[in-house]
Amino acid sequence: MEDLKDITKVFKALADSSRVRIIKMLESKPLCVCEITFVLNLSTSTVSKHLSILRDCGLILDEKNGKWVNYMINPDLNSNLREQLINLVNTSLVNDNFIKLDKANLIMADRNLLCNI
Amino acid sequence: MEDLKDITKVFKALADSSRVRIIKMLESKPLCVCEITFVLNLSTSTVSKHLSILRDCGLILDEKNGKWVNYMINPDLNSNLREQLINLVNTSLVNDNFIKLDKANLIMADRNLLCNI
DNA sequence: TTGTTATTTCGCTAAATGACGAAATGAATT
DNA sequence: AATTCATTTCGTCATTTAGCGAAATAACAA
Repeated sequence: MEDLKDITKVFKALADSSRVRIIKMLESKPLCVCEITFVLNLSTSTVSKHLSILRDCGLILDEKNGKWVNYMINPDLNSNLREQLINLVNTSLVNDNFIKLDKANLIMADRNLLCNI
Repeated sequence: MEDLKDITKVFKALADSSRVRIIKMLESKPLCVCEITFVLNLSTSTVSKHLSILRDCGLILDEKNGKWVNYMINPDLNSNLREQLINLVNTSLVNDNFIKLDKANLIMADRNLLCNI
C-alpha cells in the first residue's frame, strides 16, 4: 500500500531529465555506471547519485558483477503505480531527439572499450 | 508530440505532496483558491503558485467566475501521458490518511463560509 | 600484498524550489 | 468613483538539489 510520501518520492525521482534518460536507456538492457556516464556526459559521482535515487524509490535494481555494478529496471515492480509509470515512460519519448541520440551513443558504449583504455 | 522537457515538467509538477493533494481534491469537484488554501493550511500565495505550476504543465485548468477562480482537472488532457498520469493519481492514495483527512476537511470548506467572515 | 579500476561517499558550490508577507491586479458592489 | 475581496505577482529567505572533484570502498589482477 502506497502512501503520499512514497508516491511523491517516485515522482521526484522522475522529475529530472537525466534520470528519465537513464530509465529510457535501461529499457534496452542492463548497464553499468560507466556506460551511462559516457552517454550522459556527466561525472561518475553525479550518475551514481542519480542511480541511487532511482534505486531508492524502487524503480531500478543494482546487481554486482565483478568490479562492475549493473543497473536494470526492477523486474519486480511491487506496485501498480511503479509498473504503470515505467510503462508510461517506456511508451513515451520514442521520437524525442535527445533520447534517439542517447540510444545511438549507447551502441558505442561498450564497457570494455570504455574501461580498458 | 511530447519531448523530454515537456514530460519532465509534468513529473516536476507532481513531485510535490501539496500538488498531489490538490489533484486529489480536484477529482471531487472544481475548487477555488481559498477552498484549497483552507484544506492545505498554506498561505494563499503559496497555493496560487502551486496551482500555476499544475496549470502550466497542462494538468489543470482555471476558469474565472466573478471574483473567484475555479480550478479543475483539465477535461481535455491533450496527451496520453497526462491522461494516464491523472488516472494513476486518481486510482492511487485511496487509503492514504492525509488524503482522507483532506477530503473530510473539504466538506467543511464552503467558499461562502470561508469568504464572508 | 600491492596495484588497478569501477563505484560510492563526502564536502562543497551554484541554482532551483517552497514558503511567507506585502503589494498589485481584477471583478463585483456600493 | 471608491471600496471590498479573491487572487496573482514580487521580493526575500531557508532548504533542497544537481553538479563537480577528491577521498574512500570494493573487487579483481599481478
